[in-house]
Amino acid sequence: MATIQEVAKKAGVSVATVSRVLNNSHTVKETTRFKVEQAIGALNYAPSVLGRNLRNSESRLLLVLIPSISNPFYTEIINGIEDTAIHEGYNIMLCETDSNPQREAIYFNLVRNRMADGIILMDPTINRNNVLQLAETHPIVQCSEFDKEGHISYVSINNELAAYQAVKHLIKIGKRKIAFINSDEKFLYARERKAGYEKAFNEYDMSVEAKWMYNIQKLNFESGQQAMRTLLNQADRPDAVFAVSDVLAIGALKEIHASGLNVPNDIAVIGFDKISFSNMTYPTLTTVSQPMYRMGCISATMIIKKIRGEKVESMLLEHELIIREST
Amino acid sequence: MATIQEVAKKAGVSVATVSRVLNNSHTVKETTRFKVEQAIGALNYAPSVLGRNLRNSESRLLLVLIPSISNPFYTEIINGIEDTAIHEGYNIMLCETDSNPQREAIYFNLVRNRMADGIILMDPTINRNNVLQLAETHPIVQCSEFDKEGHISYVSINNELAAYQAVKHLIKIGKRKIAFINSDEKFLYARERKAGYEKAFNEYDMSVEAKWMYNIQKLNFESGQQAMRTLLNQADRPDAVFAVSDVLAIGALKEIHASGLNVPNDIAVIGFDKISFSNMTYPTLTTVSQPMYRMGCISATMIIKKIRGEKVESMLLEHELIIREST
DNA sequence: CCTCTAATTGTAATCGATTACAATAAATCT
DNA sequence: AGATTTATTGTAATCGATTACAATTAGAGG
Repeated sequence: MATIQEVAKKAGVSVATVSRVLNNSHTVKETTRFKVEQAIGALNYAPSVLGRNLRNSESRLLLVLIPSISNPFYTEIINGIEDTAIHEGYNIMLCETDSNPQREAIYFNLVRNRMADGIILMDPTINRNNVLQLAETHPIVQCSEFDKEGHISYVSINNELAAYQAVKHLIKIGKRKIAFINSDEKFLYARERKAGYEKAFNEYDMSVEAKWMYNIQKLNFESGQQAMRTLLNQADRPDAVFAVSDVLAIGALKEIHASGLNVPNDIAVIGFDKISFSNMTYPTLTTVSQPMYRMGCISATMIIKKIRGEKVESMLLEHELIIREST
Repeated sequence: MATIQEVAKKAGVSVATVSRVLNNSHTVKETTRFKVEQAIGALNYAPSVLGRNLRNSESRLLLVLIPSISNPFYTEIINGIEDTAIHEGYNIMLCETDSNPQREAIYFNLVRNRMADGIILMDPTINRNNVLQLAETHPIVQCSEFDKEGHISYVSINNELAAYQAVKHLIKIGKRKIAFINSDEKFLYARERKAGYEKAFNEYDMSVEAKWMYNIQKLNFESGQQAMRTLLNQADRPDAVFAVSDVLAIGALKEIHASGLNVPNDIAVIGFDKISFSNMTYPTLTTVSQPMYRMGCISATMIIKKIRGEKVESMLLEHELIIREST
């Protein structure tokens, strides 16, 4: 590949002038610019981002850390991030942590090593101290999941309110024995949605029963099935289920179906996230919709501001309860 | 952030020695190594990948281009790529082209600009000439979708055979009016699977009817529904459907259900890819499974070999027909 | 204690760009 | 024309690492 030196020689100018053409500085004469552009074309030259980045000490790369790309919840967020990033001249590196501390270390080092300029963090399971420490010296924003005590900016929704409204909806359609399929409570959203669930129960003087609570380990369909199986095997079976993720709710739906019960008459089901598949289930799934694309855009804007050294403020966006056939 | 110079000064050695410690050269005395490591620790130093990359003229970054991250088909492939890449000391940049030529240009330039060392290409819709031209000078491999005429290495499956077997399976369970929901035939897999479909028809002396073929535009659930709606509205409705993607098949399933027909008795359905959702539908979906994780691993290995200047050979991997409730 | 070889360490060039500052060319003004 | 200002272009330092080669130090042998 050609370098800027070769272009300069071919065009009969200095490297500085070539660089000026590249960065379209207005201080270069039209005829010179033309010569340089000819040379660039002739040599099929493209500037090395390596040299430029070293000089400017930036990489124009954003690290996006997600627990798992297979969860459709993240795809819209990522679209938002990518659109915004490209618009601002950044590219993104999408990295799946798999909640694996070794990967975490690798990816965090990409920022320490200046391979990336900042991190959009969506993986809540990552070692808290590491994150806080990294945030001391490098730009980080949290998206969706965040650390309430920390001082790291975030964009998310009001999970407690959303869960409260979802459960209240179930109560209003006459359900009282409402089961709760939750994630591991190390996740903030899990704790907050649980609080919302309990708040609704308290408001209607219903008692929160441990037997109707189930915490899954892995966020996939099978966990939802497994959870529902356990819940159905009880003497006093629930008449509704609130799952903290559509993926779990769909697994539950499947299991209810397998046991010959009807949704929503026997058991109503409500999920969370409004993933696109949630409209394809039988029956279609009632769910809580989050403004995922916007969350992505906002977190990208936030991290870029942070990289530029500007101040940013955390935000909580609006959610919406989408009532469909399953309730 | 500290630089190698500061570490050298603090440790009382030259930058060369620090570099040697960093790259654990064996020509450094144990006591010196210790001093340097102390300094590194004290300054919380991490080497800048920018400087190193410039010097080594490599980025250790692999570009992975996919049409859309929301298609679950790709997630397993990506896992394979990522695992292999990390193991070989590479990181990946996952990029969604959205089949958008502008994005294509941006991402292709990342290789030209040496921001990435090579490309794993899964987006078939990209301008063919651009790809071939880029492949002249830069490492590219194709995964899943590929260019038969080109000379670019690929890893994929035998789509024609897989489709042939799928359709034959439908014929064997007594179906004769087999509809075909296909993608745009600009895609190789679409053309090949169509060939397989026709081959099965010919073998059983069945005539391929245009009215049972439907080409979708966008690969999502809604397209599958739309396609099925059209197929059902015909006087002579099909008794089976072969869709080239589970996503489409699931949409079709939904539509069949909505029209009150039974799967598989009235209409059998078969998909392609074995995405994880396909086991959550009602009824569960018969589908063709591809070794996606392995495809990912192999394509990563191939591109890394190419980057190192080694020769690589294209491969076709084995597929498998997974028979479930929908047929 | 001195020589000679082997083991360490240091010096300085290099990768490919950007940019402050200096130098030159062109344009404007007396 | 000559002086002065302005527009263009060039020179060389710089970013942070790696590494060939030179220089130094240490160890072995006499």
